[in-house]
Amino acid sequence: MARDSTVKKDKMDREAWIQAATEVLGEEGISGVRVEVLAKRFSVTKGSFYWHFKDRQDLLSAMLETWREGRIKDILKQTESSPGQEAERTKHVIEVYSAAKNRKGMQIELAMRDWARRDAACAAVVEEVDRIRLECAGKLFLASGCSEQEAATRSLLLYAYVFGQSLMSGTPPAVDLAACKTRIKDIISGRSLTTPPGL
Amino acid sequence: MARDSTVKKDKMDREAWIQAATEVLGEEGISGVRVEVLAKRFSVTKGSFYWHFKDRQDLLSAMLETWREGRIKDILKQTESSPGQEAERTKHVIEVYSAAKNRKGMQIELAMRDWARRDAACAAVVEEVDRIRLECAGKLFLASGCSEQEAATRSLLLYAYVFGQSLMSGTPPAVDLAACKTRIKDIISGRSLTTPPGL
DNA sequence: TGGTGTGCATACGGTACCGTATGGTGTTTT
DNA sequence: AAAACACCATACGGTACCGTATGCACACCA
Repeated sequence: MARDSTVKKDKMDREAWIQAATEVLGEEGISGVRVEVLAKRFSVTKGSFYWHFKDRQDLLSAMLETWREGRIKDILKQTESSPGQEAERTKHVIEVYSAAKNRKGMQIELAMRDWARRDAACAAVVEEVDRIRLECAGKLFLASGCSEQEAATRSLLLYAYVFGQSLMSGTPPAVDLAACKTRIKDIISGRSLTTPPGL
Repeated sequence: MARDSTVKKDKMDREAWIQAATEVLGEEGISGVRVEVLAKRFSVTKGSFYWHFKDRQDLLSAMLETWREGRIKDILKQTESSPGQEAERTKHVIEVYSAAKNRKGMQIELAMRDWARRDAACAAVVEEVDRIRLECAGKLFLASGCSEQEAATRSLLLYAYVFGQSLMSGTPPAVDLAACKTRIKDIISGRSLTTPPGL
């Protein structure tokens, strides 16, 4: 059995190093992605690492590129829809993203954004991914009947809320967290809260 | 002139170390808060540090406690309101927080949350702060005429959006960012988007 | 069956930290 | 003025990394 969720068969090839390092990124942050630590975790030595990579930065760049491609491929897949099905797709997308079912993926997402705050190359990748996500989600909202402005607003609100929510997980529910979340999904879909007279 | 925004007069006392270290936390993340690095930055040696602190963990604990007190004091101040002024206060709070005017404070906030993902003590502090913030904001919404459920929903949405938005800053505006933000503030206040027929 | 290349282990020097021990200097106390 | 103390510098041993150099085993190929 592999000592990690990463399949450690025989070869520790380039892709395996990248995938494994990305998992560590999610768990420990970018400062935890160290070659000797990774090597120990996979029961090999640095000799293997420096065979596949020029240096640590080479790994980091590869991780960035792999993540970028994966995220773009994912959003394109999630938001592609056949004509007439846009509203269903939109609801599905809201459901999937606000559920935050993929814990590991979200951990990586957050670690990437923290990394991006101090690394220009990472920031560029995150920005590109965000831009494409907002574009794709915006198109879907647009196809569901929103105006351009509303589509952009909902997309931004959706993603900001999803990321922000994951930053606050761990906080005990105020009244009824599940009910709040359902309500917020409705809001992003367009159903409003009741506006009190004063507001 | 001081070599930092921190006033480096004569004494590098405990409070000065904590404040300075917290700034570094915002800039570099918790892994950047290292005693020799801090010492060099403030033009003293480790001798000073280890006179004021038992070890690095002692500093980290103190930073946590200082941040916790400051955040709680701040939210209490922001959300206290005289009777009849709740609606005004609420709008003001939404305005202040969604504006994210305090860049340095937000950087520290994000660094804290990243730290909390790997440190139980930090996670506990962040959870407590979040809980109090949600309570305070909830009370304000409640006093402005919301139901209990709506107050909780709006508070959660407000904070999640604010943190999420700050995670996405750097992304170029889709259509008109400022317009989107204004719209989102309206949504949190209760004014709805138009619901397209299909959604 | 010697040769060639792949994939990793071992060994080394170097840097950046942590924490301790100890010394020195200025200020306050008696 | 001498003792006591606050505050910091210097010096040291130890660990955890990075990156390089080199050796070694195994596969494949002629």
